[in-house]
Amino acid sequence: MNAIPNNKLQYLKFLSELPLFNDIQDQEIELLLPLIKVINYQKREMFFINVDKRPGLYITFDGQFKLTKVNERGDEMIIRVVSNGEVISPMHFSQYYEASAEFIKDTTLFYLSEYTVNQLVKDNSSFAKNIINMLAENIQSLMMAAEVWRLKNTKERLGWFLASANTNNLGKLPISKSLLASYLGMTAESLSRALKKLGDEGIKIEHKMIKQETGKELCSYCDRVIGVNCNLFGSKNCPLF
Amino acid sequence: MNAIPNNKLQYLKFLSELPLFNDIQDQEIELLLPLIKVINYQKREMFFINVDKRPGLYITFDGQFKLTKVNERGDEMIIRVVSNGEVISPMHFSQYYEASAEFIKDTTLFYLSEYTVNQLVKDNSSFAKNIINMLAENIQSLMMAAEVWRLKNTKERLGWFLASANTNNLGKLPISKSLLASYLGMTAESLSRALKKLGDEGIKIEHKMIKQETGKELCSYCDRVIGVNCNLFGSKNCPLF
DNA sequence: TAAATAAATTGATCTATGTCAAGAAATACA
DNA sequence: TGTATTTCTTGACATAGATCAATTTATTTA
Repeated sequence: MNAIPNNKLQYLKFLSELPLFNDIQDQEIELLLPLIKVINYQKREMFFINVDKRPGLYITFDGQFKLTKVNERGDEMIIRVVSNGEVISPMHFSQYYEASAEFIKDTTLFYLSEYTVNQLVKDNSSFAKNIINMLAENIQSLMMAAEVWRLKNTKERLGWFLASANTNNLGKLPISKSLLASYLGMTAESLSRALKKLGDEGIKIEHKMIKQETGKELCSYCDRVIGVNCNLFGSKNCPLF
Repeated sequence: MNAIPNNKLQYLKFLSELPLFNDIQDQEIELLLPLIKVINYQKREMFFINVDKRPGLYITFDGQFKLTKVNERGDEMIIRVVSNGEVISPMHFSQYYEASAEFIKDTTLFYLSEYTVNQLVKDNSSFAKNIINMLAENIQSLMMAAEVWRLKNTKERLGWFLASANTNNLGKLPISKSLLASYLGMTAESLSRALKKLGDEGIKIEHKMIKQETGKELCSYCDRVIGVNCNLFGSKNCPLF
């Protein structure tokens, strides 16, 4: 848990390619480096986010973790799975909101204090814009998640996720099935059954890779928000148009 | 649908008291007035938010509407109920996200174009900060909503909402029961049954007012996020501490 | 590479909440 | 002020998905 040491160049390159530092000069990022703390976590480790804990902004340099809420009964809800290059900013949560982060892989986080972030927002309108975009994306994905949970049944939820992972993650399932089940708000058993139904439609998962018989079966589970990165998007072969 | 006319003073006062214009001089707001469009909608009217529609920012001067998503089967999900003084900014949604607004009361909205908002963010760091706060609050309430939908049963969901309305809206139910049911992701029948169970615990709704037998029954459905405005919050009588 | 551990599947059963239908209460309207 | 319309409540029943238990398959670890 110490300030950035000598891997300077590597870190600089990583940061400069993040959407969070869009339109921000390398020199400026370099000035920031001494203010960034590097924190390492091991798989299965967890920490609580609450009033007392550092309420700043975390950038995932490497690894993966899940942000969760647990109720009195012990039921767990996954709010978000955060991977390489993604940002989470507890400083923008309510002061009294409690959540926990559990690490799925060994993970390295960069930490920026609330004060640092606020100064940047104040002094640099590009950074302010980037923060706004980051929050807007959060809102978008929370709205999508709400929709998926509320309006889709288990098969549709899984199909939707696979359609999204297929275009945005090159057909590779980014998380395990049981974590996915939990993320989609169903049990592992239900996911298994949903997957069998999708199998009948020509959609399969083999060795963590998503396979389609003709390559278009997942289109019926796609929507315009998750589909923007699909190479069919907007073309005459895209059923969404 | 025309630029702000002569009710200048009234509008100015309204705007200057909004969190969105925190730390912004009245003079500056005044310069903004000509850029604001006033739009009136009638109860039951609706409009779709999508790529083609004005993707700016709306301020609710007066009235109430619900932001909803509908799936192919016609099931409706209420994303948010927006009331007096509240802001919604479709410009921060994904370009392809489709939602609809349906007006619950006759409503007057102020509209700021995306360009105007972006200029303000660029030129005025206080405004940028206010936009960030607004988005952060959105994220917070979406996370809370997800939690309520996913981890609470019908009785707990209703109890949670009543606890919140009780402290934040002075015990007055801000919406009808059937709209509330829909907002809480349950049917009107389920809400009715949940309310009966709460009745056994001393929690009732009479003439749209929330009543508790001893005045503390709802505490067991409260949490620290919705409870911040409660006058017991943090005191020795507050069960959350 | 085998043993140990964890993850995924399958079947049987349970349950919370949805659906449908009828009636009561509240609200709007004339 | 009474009638019409909408909203709310109640009961009977249906169902998606949860839970529980037993294997099977995959992944670690020694």
